[in-house]
Amino acid sequence: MEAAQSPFPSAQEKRAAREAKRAAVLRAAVQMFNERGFHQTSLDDVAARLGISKPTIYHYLGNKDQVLLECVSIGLGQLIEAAEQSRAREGSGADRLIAFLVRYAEVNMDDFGRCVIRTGDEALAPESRKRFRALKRQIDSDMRGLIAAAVEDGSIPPCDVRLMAFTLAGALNWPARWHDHGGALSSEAVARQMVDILARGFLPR
Amino acid sequence: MEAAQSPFPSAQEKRAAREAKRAAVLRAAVQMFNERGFHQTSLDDVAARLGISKPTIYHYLGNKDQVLLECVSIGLGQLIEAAEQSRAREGSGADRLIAFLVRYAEVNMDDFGRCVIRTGDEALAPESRKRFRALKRQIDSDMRGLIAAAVEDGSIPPCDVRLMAFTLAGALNWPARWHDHGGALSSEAVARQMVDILARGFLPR
DNA sequence: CAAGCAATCTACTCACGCGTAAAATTTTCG
DNA sequence: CGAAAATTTTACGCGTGAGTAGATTGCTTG
Repeated sequence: MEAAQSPFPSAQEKRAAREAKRAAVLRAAVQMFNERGFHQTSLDDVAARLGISKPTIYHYLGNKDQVLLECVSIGLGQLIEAAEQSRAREGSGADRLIAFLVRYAEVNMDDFGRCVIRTGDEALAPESRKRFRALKRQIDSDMRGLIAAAVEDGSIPPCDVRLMAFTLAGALNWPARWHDHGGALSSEAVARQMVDILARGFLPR
Repeated sequence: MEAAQSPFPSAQEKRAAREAKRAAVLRAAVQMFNERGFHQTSLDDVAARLGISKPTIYHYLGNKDQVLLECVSIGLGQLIEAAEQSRAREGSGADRLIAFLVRYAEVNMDDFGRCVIRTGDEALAPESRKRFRALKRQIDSDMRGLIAAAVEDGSIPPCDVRLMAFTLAGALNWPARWHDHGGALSSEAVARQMVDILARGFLPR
């Protein structure tokens, strides 16, 4: 614990405190969604886990649909960020692609990333679903772009980009279902080894 | 329509008719589960689609949990059957593995197979969940067995069997989420092309 | 100090959907 | 035919969980 600040929080601190509470709600919610599933988790459950009451959640997030949308948006945001960082990297197209894939896999084993994979579109209300799908299209497009760029610069042989993207994404999505954070393999190790297996398939011989 | 049988059905025909009705309920249910999601599909919806009433469904299947369990059991049954047939096949271990993978992917794009992938364990009641998990463990074990056999007979190089199985399964599960039966690519084509991509990764160079 | 705003709670409403009771209809068969 | 078994329906009970109303407390600020 830090030394006591002034007991009179600034507007900045005020906003930060509010943001922290909002984040705490999302964290608790996403963990419970991942454990029990979205429909098996009531907002009363989430509130109880945090030692607060349900209306408090409604104070920070409009409704359950919003909670879920926020969770998957965070996860997808991390993936989109990973794509940006990979594109900015130096090296061949294949290098950038591989760096992205490793990070992609890691995110999918994290709380918010797992939620993205485990959440079916149907769980969201129509408007939220549109947003969810748009974000997913975005990372799909990013992945295809990275693959195409690697083909372009000759660091991997030509292939059906669309199907390659689906294959790679599918393989690296799946740990969201089985990987156990308490298990023997760290998510980093799993990510790296799976990408190794996949890279053997698309790198030139 | 066939010419009229005797209007007095035999006990055999009786049982078959009942079985056909039961199957029709499951077919309708699984399709709606895949379209809208399990929790967004009420048994009243399913009944309406069939032009019957909800208690009729309860007459053929005990409850909603049973309906879902039956659906995923059918899908998993098809996968287990595929494993058996592949093992009985001639050729190298790699040949048998590839044949299995193609069939595995195809099943996962079919009604019941898709349901297996899209259904999270949490959706099922505790007892059904156990059964579901046991069946999934079974095909996982089958897949690992086929990989190990291929390594054994030297038709593919050594690898981490567990992680290879997860990688292959993940990639070939994913079409359950995106493949559209109305789309340009048939499920057979998708299966074959994805397995080609993956096989480049594990076959010897 | 009083008005106002933020945060939180208790206590409710309300719809939905699972599952069932019990009756009606049809089929089977002695 | 008439009794019993199978099939299917109408009509309901009932729990659960999303979302809300309104009160309470405490802090901020004119």
